[in-house]
Amino acid sequence: MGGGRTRRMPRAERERQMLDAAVEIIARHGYTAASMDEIAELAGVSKPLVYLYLNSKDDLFTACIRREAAALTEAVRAAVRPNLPADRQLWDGVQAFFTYTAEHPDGWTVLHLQARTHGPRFAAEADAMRAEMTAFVTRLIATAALESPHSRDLSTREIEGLAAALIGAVESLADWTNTTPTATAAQASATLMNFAWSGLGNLMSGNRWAPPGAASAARP
Amino acid sequence: MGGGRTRRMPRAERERQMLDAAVEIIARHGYTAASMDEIAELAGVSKPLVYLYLNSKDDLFTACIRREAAALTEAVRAAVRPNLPADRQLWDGVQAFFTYTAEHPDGWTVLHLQARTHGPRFAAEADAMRAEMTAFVTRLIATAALESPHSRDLSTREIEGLAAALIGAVESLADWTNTTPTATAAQASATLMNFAWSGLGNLMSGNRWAPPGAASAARP
Amino acid sequence: MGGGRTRRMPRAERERQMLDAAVEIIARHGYTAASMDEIAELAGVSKPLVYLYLNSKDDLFTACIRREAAALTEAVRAAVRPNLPADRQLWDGVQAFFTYTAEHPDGWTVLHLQARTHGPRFAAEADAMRAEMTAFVTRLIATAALESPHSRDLSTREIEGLAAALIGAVESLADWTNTTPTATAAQASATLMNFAWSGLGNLMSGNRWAPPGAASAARP
Amino acid sequence: MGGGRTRRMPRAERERQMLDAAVEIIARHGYTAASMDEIAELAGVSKPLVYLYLNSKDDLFTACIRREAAALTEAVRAAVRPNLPADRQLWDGVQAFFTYTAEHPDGWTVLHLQARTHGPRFAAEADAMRAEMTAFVTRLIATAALESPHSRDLSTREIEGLAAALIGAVESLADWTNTTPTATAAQASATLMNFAWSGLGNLMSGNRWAPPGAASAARP
DNA sequence: GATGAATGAGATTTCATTCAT
DNA sequence: AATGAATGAAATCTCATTCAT
Repeated sequence: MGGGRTRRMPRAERERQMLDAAVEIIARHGYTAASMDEIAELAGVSKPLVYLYLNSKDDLFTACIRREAAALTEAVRAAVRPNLPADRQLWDGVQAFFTYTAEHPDGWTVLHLQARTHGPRFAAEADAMRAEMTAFVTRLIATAALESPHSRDLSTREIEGLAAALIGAVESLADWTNTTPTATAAQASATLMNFAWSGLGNLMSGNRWAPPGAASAARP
Repeated sequence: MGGGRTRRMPRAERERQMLDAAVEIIARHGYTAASMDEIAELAGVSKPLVYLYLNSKDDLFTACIRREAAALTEAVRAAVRPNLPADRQLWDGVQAFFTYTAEHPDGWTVLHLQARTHGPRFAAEADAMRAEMTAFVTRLIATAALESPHSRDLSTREIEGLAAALIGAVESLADWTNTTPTATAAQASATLMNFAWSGLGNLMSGNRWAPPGAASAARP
Repeated sequence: MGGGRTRRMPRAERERQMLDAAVEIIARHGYTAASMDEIAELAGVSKPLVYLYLNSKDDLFTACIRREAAALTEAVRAAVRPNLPADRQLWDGVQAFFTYTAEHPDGWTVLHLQARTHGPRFAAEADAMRAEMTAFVTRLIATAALESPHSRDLSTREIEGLAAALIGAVESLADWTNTTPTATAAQASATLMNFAWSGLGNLMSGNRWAPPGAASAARP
Repeated sequence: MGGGRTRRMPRAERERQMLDAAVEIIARHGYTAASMDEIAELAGVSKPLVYLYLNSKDDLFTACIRREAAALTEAVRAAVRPNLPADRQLWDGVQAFFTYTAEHPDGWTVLHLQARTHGPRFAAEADAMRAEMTAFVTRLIATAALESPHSRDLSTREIEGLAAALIGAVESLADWTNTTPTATAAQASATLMNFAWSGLGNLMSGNRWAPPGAASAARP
């Protein structure tokens, strides 16, 4: 049982396998309910080896959160080009976000739910990523506000709130995409842009936000 | 230890105390990390009494979720008057929501985080409430869409997505309000309405959503 | 739940109900697994009343054993007439025994199994009854031996052993009767007499013990 | 407390020690009253190790029953030679039986009392062994009956009853031997054979069953 | 005579973690 | 580099038993 003697393997690869297993198990059962036994078994190694490499259950969880946060952040960063207009940056960013979370649902669960639910030490790790995302969005809004003569009056506090709302909308749509079988990352992106950029009031008046690839401009 | 002999008490009141204690402890440490010992001690009773009344840790948690969900739902329902226009209903609803969650941060944590993180049985309980909220918002959007000749083309699927985004924005702002010391429920409500109803794009152009009490109309 | 206020009742009758309930529950689940809650509920009274009447779980069990032992002993004693020949006394006794145990299977279980399995204090209670039975059988064998010129050489020790064997055969047949759907007390009695009085060797030679009601020859 | 650090040991041996301890404790205090703490301590290991190897208290008990049943059955089987006459087979079998139970009184208690008293799951395990013994005895009686022209008329049902009686006599004598300080397995065997093969009636007439080693035949 | 409210003590079981090899 | 053997500590849950009314 368990597959006999395990093949020798460079440390980095072994560690990756362990983190993969941990992310999967933690996403499925929750951090506290996940047992080191299960994780070691899924990783195909013995428990002492997990301790040798990752030190403790807490450290293992922290490593998972950091790895997943870095990967998601990187995916978004790679997709955004800072020279383009704010709405285009947002569009590119959320599309990358939805694509990544759809392809890595366990990682997303770990970041979005597990990391925030098991004490401040882990929540802080997840908040670091959330703060980065919020900073990105805040910068976007602030930049756009600067260029828009009518709206200098957006206070910092207000921008912060708007950013929080936007991030929340994105997160919720990521969950929605992962839960709704037929929903795609592209649809989620379009919905998000219409919601965030145009607002429900405008949608009611027939004014949609125009996706970047659209032929004619929706905004002069 | 623990304050001597406990006073006799009718069952209903004792049960309430236990749920209060459970919500507080679970919000603080997370469901799995919360121990029945702690909960009983905070409730001022012995562990066996908790089991006698609530049956098991799982049932206790379920009872917490149900009670908190019912209370929050009720607070929102009581604040909304179905005859008023959609944006007014939304305004009233979110204000009640933010007020309630600000006054019951532990309950909100239990509903928003803990209930969704510890297995499908509890997630289902929380989803029931979320579905109710989503249904309310969906109805609002659909109604507004019907009255708005330009926007019949909103598909059901799209409305669903918009509702998810809106709920996510609300949840995120509730967290933000609870985390940001100086933020108030009223501010959060205003931000939400501007974000959701006007959209960022409009804000940039100086078009804000007008709060209901405002003297002159912001929308002709 | 439980039927509301219970009717007042003379103490003796209440106590009987409690013992009835205890015997049934203990036979079903075993002494240690039987809970005072269950017993009180089946008796239709509250737990404190059980304690008021029977004092403790141990005392309750002891009372059960004594009552059941007395009843079984009495049933056998009433059936045996000391003037008749030994085999006739045995026949009458075992028939009463099998009849009683078939009609009170729970009581038999309590005596035969439960009382002997939960520590010396209870085993002693059950042994008292077993000793009485053994004494009866021993007396029977000794008497018969005295009248039988060829067999004075049966030592006391040997008679003791024979009595133990006979009692064991009776007990086993009682179980067999209770377990085998179509078996009757009469059949068990006949089998026992053939086995014990004639012996297997004689049965092989066609010599059966003749039941008392049989006219003349054992089997034409 | 408990004798310091325990020596490392191959799994099989440790498991045997645990079963030894469990049988002893269970025989002494009864299954339900036996605590895993006690068993682990007597086995000289920590409680978790008991769970690691035997899985649960129920499984541990089952393992005890199976091991003891197998050992007793094996002891009897090894002593019986199927070519010899029926009474000789019986003599050899019961002597092995009494010898074994006298040397393993705890195992006998577990099989005879504990296994039958704590619910059907365990009773079934013990019944399996009892059924094997009964089958052996039944076969013996049936064989003897076939060879004995006078006694073909023994019905299957009757043989079953006789087997039950015989088994009960054996069990009771095993108890008697273990309880009576000066009683030996050989005496018990002789008593059993006289009782079962000759019957009390014959004993009264001076006809004894002749033990196999006896010089001349007791049966013409 | 009878009970609802309450608890001290102890049961089984699980888990993160370490040693010796 | 890797693991089988082992444990301290703590979790959930149950039970016999008693007050106060």
